[in-house]
Amino acid sequence: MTASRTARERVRAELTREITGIARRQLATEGAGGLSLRAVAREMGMVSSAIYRYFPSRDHLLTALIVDGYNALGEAVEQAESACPRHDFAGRWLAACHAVREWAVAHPHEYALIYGSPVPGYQAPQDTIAARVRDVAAYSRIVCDAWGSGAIAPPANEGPEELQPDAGSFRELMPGVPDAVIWQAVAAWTALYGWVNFEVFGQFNNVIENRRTAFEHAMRHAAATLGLAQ
Amino acid sequence: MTASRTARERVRAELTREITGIARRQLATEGAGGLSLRAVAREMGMVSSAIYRYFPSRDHLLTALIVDGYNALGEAVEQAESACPRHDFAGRWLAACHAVREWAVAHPHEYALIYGSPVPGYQAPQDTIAARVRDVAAYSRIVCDAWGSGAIAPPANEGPEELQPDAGSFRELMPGVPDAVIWQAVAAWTALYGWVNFEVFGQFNNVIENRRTAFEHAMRHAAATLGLAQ
DNA sequence: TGCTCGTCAAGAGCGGTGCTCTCGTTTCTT
DNA sequence: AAGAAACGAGAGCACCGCTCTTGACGAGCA
Repeated sequence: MTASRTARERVRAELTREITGIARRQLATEGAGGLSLRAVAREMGMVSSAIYRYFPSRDHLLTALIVDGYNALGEAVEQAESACPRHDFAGRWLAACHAVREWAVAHPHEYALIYGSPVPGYQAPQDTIAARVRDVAAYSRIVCDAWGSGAIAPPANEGPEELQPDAGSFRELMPGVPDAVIWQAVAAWTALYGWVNFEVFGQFNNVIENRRTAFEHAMRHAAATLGLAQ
Repeated sequence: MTASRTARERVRAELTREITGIARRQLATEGAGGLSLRAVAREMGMVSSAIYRYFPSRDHLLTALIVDGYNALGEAVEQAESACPRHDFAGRWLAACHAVREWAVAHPHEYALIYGSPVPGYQAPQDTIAARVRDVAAYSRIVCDAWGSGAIAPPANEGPEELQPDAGSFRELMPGVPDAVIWQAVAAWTALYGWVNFEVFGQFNNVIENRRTAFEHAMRHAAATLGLAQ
């Protein structure tokens, strides 16, 4: 009975997918600021106002691209990490690091959309937060597994006590892990994205050429200070 | 003889300063994408085309703001760091960290301009690179001083040898410091800006509230792994 | 003192943008 | 078959960066 209905909705879904596809290509070449509804419409042979049948505003189209970006990055990390032996925690961490770096270098504008300067006036809707933590959840799983199997030495001090409320969000991602290890994991997390930000945003231009090696060195360093053996 | 000429140039300099001032205010409220030459002209009571007497394009105005931002950030770091006792290396590092964080939080859009996603189509002119390294030079001085006075323990290994060419730019900033320490300093540097990026770009929203304390904890951690005592 | 020439603000205009509204047409539902 | 919903096209609004021309003003020179 819904065959006819799905026929209509199928062409709608098809056009929606085509719009996001063209928009993603434009995003890759022009950047977020250069994403133009009119240009997308022109490339589709439509008139600009017709796009609004599918996306009520430019921001909604941008949101779709952001969610896609979160999922693509999260999936890249999950896939790389899950391909490693479960008990090679340092290897899983390094694989995840290389995955995010390579994805970011390959899709700099999409990366900028999700980890760069927020686009002015844009407010992330609530349904993006599910996809946004996929990568963080992957790192957390590594730390959680490593701690659970005793691969991380218990730290000497417990970390600042006034930070105990702030560790809440991370405790849900890493149940059973003490706060001191959580903060070391956060440090590794910020070190990872700090490096990738620098590289993608051009701070290493004419400074570091052998970036993959330097990155791996830095991430090994981060893993070592986190306490991941090897 | 040039009194009249300087009179002419003085009003020109005055207007130029007024334009950048208004542009900076617009930048602070609207972000880089919302910086509009027409709006600046409107606020000055001029017609838009008159602005082009002073800045040949929107990008040139943006460049002026970027250079100002580099200098403001660099000056904040230099000032905070130089107020500490010369041999309190960890204190100097922490002071520099807090300076950059506080400046970035106070001027998020200007920070985004210089350390966030590059604005599409914009190419930084050559004369900005002098101002851009002011902050990095300040950190490098701390590490250099600390190494020179023996406050940093010589590291066990020398770092990857295939990275030796890439350390060149940093060796100029930290003469006499071995490569292994250089790469640890780079790691601390990326950790610093990784954190600030996360905080300014909203990744810590609804996650970490007591940000100053958490930041200081992370930067102490970074200093410790760098080898700065205390 | 009068003239020339460079500097300047103003205005009109071009092509572009996001977005809204209306108007026929098509397609699905009942 | 009739009504309702979805759809594409088009015109139009206010804004943008940028260019070109025009006329006024003021400094330097004869």
